Amino acid sequence: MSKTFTSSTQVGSVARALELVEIIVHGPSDGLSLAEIARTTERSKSAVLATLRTLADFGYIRSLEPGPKYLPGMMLVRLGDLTAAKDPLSAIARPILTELSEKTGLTIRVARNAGGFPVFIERVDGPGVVRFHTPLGARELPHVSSAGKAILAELSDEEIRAVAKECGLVPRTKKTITTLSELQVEIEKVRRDGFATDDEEDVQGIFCIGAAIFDHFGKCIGAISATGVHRDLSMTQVNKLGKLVIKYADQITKQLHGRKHPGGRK
Amino acid sequence: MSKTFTSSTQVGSVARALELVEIIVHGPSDGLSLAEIARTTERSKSAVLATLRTLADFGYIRSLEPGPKYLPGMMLVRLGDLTAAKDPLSAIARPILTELSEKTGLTIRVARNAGGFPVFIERVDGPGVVRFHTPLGARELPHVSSAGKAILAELSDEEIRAVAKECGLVPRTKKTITTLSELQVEIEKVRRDGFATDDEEDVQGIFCIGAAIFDHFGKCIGAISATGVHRDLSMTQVNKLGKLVIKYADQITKQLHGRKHPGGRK
DNA sequence: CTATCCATTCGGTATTGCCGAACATCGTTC
DNA sequence: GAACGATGTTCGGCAATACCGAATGGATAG
Repeated sequence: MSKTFTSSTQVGSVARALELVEIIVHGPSDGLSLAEIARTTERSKSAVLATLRTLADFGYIRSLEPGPKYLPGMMLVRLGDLTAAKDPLSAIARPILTELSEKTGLTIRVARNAGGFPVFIERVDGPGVVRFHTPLGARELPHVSSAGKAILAELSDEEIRAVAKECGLVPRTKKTITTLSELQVEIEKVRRDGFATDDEEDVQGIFCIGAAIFDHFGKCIGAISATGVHRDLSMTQVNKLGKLVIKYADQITKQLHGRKHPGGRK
Repeated sequence: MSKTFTSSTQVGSVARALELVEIIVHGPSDGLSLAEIARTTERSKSAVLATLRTLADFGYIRSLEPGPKYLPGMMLVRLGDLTAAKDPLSAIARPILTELSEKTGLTIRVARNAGGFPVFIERVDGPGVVRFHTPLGARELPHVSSAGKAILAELSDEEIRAVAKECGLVPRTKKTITTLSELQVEIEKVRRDGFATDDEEDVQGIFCIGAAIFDHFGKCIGAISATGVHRDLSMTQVNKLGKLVIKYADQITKQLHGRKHPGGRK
């Protein structure tokens, strides 16, 4: 949270304003008051007020009278939607995700490969009462997500080591892979099967199955993943589901005019 | 677009930064260069650069080397997703929209009532190859959208006049309602049927059917709408579809502990 | 009624965001 | 190959302006 400033020139007041946005977005659902925000940021109320007004004018936040309490604004939804729509991967993937979601009843997402880390940019929910958060736009951990493993499996062993070092292989559940050797064994399995799994390694009771997407150079640019609750899944289904996820991932690759492993792997 | 400054105190540098975000989000999909941005904003390159760096540090934009070209960043997707997820209407509506989408094969959205104008906050796409933009987070025109009409039908005649004056009843297609008397006739029809239609009044070839959502005071807080291509629809289906949309809207109302028209309309 | 919280307004000050010039680099053109 | 125009980048200096703190008015609680 505390700003570790980079050396290059920045605009302080803008940075402070964006911090306010983050605080409000992560704040309680009934909003934050000016005094609360000023306290947590350790700045004067007048300065915070002026910034909040500017953010509100642009729709980044909205002020709820009386109080007023400040809440995230609709402009954030709009910008996020436009950003996702502008991404060709997202645009191409959406109808395919929808189809896979209908076929499996699971929540399907597509992630971009961001330096070995998956960043999910689009989601299609499956039917059913059970809902869980499958956030978009965040850089997720590569070693606990099926999309992350699917991406890792397309990197060189050296690159995998670098990513593992960067994310630290932090544990999330008892089943999380926390050592490099374990991860390497797992990646080998992913390379054999063509799809990756996350068996309660990120969240207890949740499983995922993912497969990679490629561009026309054969480079892995992302992955899709199917998410569901663990008890709905039998082991015999895993392979079938894996094959299905691969098929739909390949469909996206094809529409991107991409190709898998030109000239064979390695 | 041009800055019509409000009287109250603002933070200029923040406002300028947010203008940059908007320019980049609306810019071409291969990004904008520093020089281009500096020119369109009529500011010095050095000032723009410092602001861009700050925005990039927060992930609002990303710089694509070489060039560098500036593109919308993933943080916008994340903030939009978090904002939508925080809205209880969106959270409750999502599984219901998914079900309705599967049942009808159409794209379903839910809008909040923002002063008589619909602001869509969530979308679930139907299957099928045909895709069209159904943007989120923007305040849409009330007189050309089914969700807008569904909301208008729950306002008093005086309020309808005020909203009509505010939006100007601007035409979008040849079928757009552009006079207040026509609108009032249409609204009466909506009140009789319980659902609203948009028959190519916003976009040629596109139809929508919408129905209102209520809170526990009986106040209309929003609406859902189903969108599809016009040729897939026969007139006999309209009533059936209308009834279905009402049913699912009522389901959302129920889960919000809301109620329709306490003590009868008016 | 007093006390305490709140949001908001208003000057004054110095912080800092802005400009413009200068430099480095690339690609074109002659 | 040299000269040009475009770019992105750095840096010093000035003045705009973003910040603070005190003061006001209102609301709520004790």
